[in-house]
Amino acid sequence: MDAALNHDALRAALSGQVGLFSGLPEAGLTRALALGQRQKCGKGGTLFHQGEPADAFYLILAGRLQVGQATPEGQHVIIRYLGPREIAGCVAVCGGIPYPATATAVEDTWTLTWSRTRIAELTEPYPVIAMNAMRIMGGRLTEMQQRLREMQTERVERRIAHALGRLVVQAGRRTPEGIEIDFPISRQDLAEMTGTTLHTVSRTLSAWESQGIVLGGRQKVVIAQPHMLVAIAEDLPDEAG
Amino acid sequence: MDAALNHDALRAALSGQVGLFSGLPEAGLTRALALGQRQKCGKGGTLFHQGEPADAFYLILAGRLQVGQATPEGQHVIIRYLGPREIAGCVAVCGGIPYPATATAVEDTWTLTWSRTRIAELTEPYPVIAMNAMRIMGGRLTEMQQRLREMQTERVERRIAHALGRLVVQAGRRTPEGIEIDFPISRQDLAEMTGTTLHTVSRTLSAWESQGIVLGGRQKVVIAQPHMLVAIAEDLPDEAG
DNA sequence: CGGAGTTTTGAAGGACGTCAACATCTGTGG
DNA sequence: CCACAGATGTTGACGTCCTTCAAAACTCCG
Repeated sequence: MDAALNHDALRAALSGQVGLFSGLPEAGLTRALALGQRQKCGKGGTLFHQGEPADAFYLILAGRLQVGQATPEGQHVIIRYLGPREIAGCVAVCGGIPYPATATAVEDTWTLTWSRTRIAELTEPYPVIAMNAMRIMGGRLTEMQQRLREMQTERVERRIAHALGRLVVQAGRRTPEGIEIDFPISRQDLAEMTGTTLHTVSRTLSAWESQGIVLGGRQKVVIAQPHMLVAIAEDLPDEAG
Repeated sequence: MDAALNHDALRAALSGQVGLFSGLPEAGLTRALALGQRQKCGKGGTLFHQGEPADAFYLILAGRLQVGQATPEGQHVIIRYLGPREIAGCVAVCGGIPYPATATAVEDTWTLTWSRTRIAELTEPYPVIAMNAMRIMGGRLTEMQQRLREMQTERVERRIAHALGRLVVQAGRRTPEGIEIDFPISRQDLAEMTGTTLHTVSRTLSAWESQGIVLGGRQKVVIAQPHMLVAIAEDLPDEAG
């Protein structure tokens, strides 16, 4: 892992694959790398807490973050997961507001970190970065609107199918048995993503497993028949014979 | 109404009250007014449809817009309402994506409209506008996250209370009987905002009305005891004796 | 092997959706 | 002014999806 984090490899990896930096000239990339600070957050660690003043902005180099909110009553919901080449903290830093959520690492995570002042130094000469940040925020807002619609109109089973579908796109890894979600995720986590209980998630996954759609495991989900999951998510007529 | 829309009145109204233009120098405001086009959308009319390419950006001068999404199955959810001095279409125009939702006028609505090319002409010399747009989008994203959390963790009654609370802040008007939501809103609308049915909304409002918390009416809601509504929304111990 | 965390499964109950019927209001045209 | 249609709101009865409560099995790790 460390080998991948030397300067040249970093530069190659960032060039053209990071949405935040797309369209940025070489000089800008150099500047961004120079201003950013490499940082490690161990599994289970917290990058920032909900309500804290937002003073840093993170680009994930490797690992996985869970972004969640806690309610005053002590309940917890998961807003999204973030993986390599995605950014965290942009809403708060750009808007000048406290972090609206808490980011914790679900695996060892390496980030490139900029303080708020550094961000200003970057976006001033390279406004394309600000435009990219806006595009990213727009995409997330659109996604949140979709999820709100799902929460309001769909039953639990479809919501779980949709959540898994997003995880497949974002963190799917091909294995002989099917597509595996490439980080540890529990039934409780899925419940907090879909607004239900771990019991219902467990029952649903068990039912799917008996149909051969998924394979379960401890903090593990493998989708054996992705098309069936899509059929459930889109509420298509059952394809089973 | 038309009287309020002449150039000088417009200028006075926009100065310092429109989030999008805060911090903008006089010259920029002049430029913005010159580039924008005044437009009227009659009650029930549609400003833009979900899925259309985003080619315009709207600042509401007067009236009220409903922003909603339709599901493939024909269901409808309301994402938010927008009132005077708020902007519509920013996510799509800034992100270069199709409009993610549909905006319809719930009353006669007047807007100042900029095409996408005009927006570029404005933000280039006045990047503060882009910063403001980003702040606005950040605020909306934060709000959507809160609402998603509500949908996942709260019962229907609390969600309705929260929705009404937001409407009070956004469109509340003092009357002798209490605070009235200042545009026509039906039980069905409230149901589509909170992910429930008009029946449950009706039952809930009836119960509140019998406690004197609200006053109902056709497409009308008046909050007689706002503090009681807050108590319900925050799930505080009942204040009734 | 013990213990904590995770997952599974069963049973019971409730919140809320669905179905149904009726009441009320608004606008239109005769 | 009245009749009528259509939209909106109210209320009751019933069903069910899902939560809650409960207990046990499994897995990982020291």
